[in-house]
Amino acid sequence: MFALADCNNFFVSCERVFRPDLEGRPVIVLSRNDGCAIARSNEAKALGIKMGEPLFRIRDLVSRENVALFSSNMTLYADFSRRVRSVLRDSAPQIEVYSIDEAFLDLRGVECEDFDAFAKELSQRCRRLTGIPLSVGVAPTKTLAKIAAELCKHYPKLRGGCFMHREEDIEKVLRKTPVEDVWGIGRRSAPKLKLLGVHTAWDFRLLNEEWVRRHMGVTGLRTWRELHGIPSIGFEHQPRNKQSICNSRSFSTEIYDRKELMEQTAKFAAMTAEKLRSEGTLCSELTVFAATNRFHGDEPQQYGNIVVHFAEPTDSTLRIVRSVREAIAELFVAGCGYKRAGVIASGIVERQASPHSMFDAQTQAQHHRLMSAVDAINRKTGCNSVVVASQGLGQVLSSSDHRSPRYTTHWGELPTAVIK
DNA sequence: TCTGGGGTCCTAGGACCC
DNA sequence: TCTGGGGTCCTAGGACCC
Repeated sequence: MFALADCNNFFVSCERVFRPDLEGRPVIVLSRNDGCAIARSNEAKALGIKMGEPLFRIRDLVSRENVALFSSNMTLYADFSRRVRSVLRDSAPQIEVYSIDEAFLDLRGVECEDFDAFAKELSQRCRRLTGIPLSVGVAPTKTLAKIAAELCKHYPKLRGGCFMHREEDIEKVLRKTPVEDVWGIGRRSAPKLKLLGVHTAWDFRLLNEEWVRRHMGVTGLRTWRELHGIPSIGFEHQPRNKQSICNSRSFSTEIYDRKELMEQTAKFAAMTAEKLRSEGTLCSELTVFAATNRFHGDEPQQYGNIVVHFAEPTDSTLRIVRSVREAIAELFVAGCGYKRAGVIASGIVERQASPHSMFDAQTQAQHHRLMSAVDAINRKTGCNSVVVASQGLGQVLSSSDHRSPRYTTHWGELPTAVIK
């Protein structure tokens, strides 16, 4: 058996831990720049607020229904995520962290008389120890466990836990599950399936295996097999190294100034380098992109991207910032208002496994010592105490007017020193 | 006025090899 | 009339996830 542990309305639930007065009230958490709703309480969902709905389109509803707004506070959510994971680790020999608010538990070989009681107890323990409501689904495959966890959210009498394994139960549930709610069947496939009369997960399960493989590829086939109770999606016991690291933002206002765009992207470059170092990896390739506002069709549109290759894989902020600045200098078009930009590191290798250059070993070692010192200072005094001068001294150009305090972690500071 | 930010994997086709 | 058969690697685009 596999379990899926899924935090209910995770970001909203984190905010409510410190604001119990918001229990029962519609609450939404907004994306960066307070642009869209990215988490909704049950009350907000009941009002018809959709995932990804832009705030400006629901302003009236928000004030009429007294919806509580929060800017996203990722530092807080990451900390709660860590707390929930620690509860899960105490309950199962193996967990696979799937996202900030979900993890699979490998229950193969676990002796358990009553998985239903196990699921319910885990949910209640999580609530008690972290304050976060958790849904736990247990089933013979990951895809079925996802569906079982979803059931918990709709049926409070399940008390947060659901064990789904008998054939007749599975059939009953799949008959009621819309095909688009199945993990692995997305926006593109669902309408096509519906045209063929496939409306529920059960309809999908009844399709011919060869047809599924031909029309939906091996990924579609995996989902089909999983719905049949045949485990076909592997369990990742070790977190794998990332294959890419992306830092990108939409700015609160368009940037027309070249220097300003360079400073903003230099910040993304620095974040990327820091992430690489924290994971003990190097990148050999960097993609830098900048784009105008795609929602303003009447204004000149620009999208530029440049790929930089490093002869020697690197995690040095100095190297990465320099490359990003050169790329921006090349792709910047005067007169365009840039609304979004970012940096993607790829070609990622482990630092330990990476061969050292015969030619600039000394420079690499110097950069490494400098970066270690900077990281140590920033860890100690709050992030961004020491930055590279070309990042500028300001913050990323964004707005978040409804941010809750960092209840459980301390604030980052503005730079107090720069590296020229 | 105002529209998020990360990721992964698969597939088809082209370029190239012997 | 008729034009091999096998392979690899890379890339772009699509589809999916939270």
